[in-house]
Amino acid sequence: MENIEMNPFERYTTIFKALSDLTRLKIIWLLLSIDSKISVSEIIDVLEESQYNVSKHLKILKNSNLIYEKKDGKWSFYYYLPSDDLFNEYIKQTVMAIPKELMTKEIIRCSKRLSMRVDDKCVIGAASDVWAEIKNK
Amino acid sequence: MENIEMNPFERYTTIFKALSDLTRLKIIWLLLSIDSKISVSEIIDVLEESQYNVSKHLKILKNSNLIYEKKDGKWSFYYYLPSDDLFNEYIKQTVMAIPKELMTKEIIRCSKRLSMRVDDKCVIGAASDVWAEIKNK
DNA sequence: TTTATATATGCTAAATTTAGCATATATAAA
DNA sequence: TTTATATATGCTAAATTTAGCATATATAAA
Repeated sequence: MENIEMNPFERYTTIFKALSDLTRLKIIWLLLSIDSKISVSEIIDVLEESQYNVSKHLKILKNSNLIYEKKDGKWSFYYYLPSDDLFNEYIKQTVMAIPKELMTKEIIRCSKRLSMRVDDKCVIGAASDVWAEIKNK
Repeated sequence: MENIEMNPFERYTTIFKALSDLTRLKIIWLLLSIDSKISVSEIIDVLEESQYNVSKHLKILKNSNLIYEKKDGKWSFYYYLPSDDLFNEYIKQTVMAIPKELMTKEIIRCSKRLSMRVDDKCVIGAASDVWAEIKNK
């Protein structure tokens, strides 16, 4: 359904378009930086974006084939997977060339948020107020 | 005027957005592939796009700071210039990873069109019908 | 000077994208 | 089974992008 691409160039413009939005670029940057899968709730808390926005942008990124999704019960985890495609690897390299300093706040929040996992599993949803207590400490 | 960027991330999203259009991606691919400046007329003939479209897309690419413009009389030449910025260089590498096969037609047309220069200067405009005679030979 | 030519740009309508809301869906917990 | 929770998605209005047209601008040629 999602692979009715008329023009072979579309694969490339679709990827560039996926990266042309601030929220999506931050999401991709995060996924490339951490070494694990991350849940929608965690992304919401790290980026301080609304649930609908995060879900929708994740879908666009997924449709560009840059990231993958894995469901686990009621949770959805998203992650980057190294590709044997040269273009995709260069895209990764390019995104990672964005200075880390621009993501300082998000990096801190992310490590805080991921440290709240129990047995390496996300257990706190975005609706929970446990995070609200802790995030600014 | 063009540098009132609020968010430092905008520089990156602007570049990705510039590359998210088929015509612009082809233009950039061309500029990266050839080693010389190329006139608007030549781009029009190589890509078979309308003059307004080419001019407008060139402006968007120029505003993303990926390419430069140099006027010479009534002609405008556009070109890529290697940058000491890592991100821009990775962008170049990424765009060049797009398979040459997708640009076969354009490559042939481009070399034909550039060979019509006299003393290395573009002398034939897009309105001229000299090119129309030759392009399909 | 007038005319031809190369390029840029203002305007418009159609298409696309976006954020935000409300609500649907799916699963786990009670 | 009912309820709570995590995530996805349909709908809408506002914003943005796009192609296409017409026209403006700038320069060279006549």
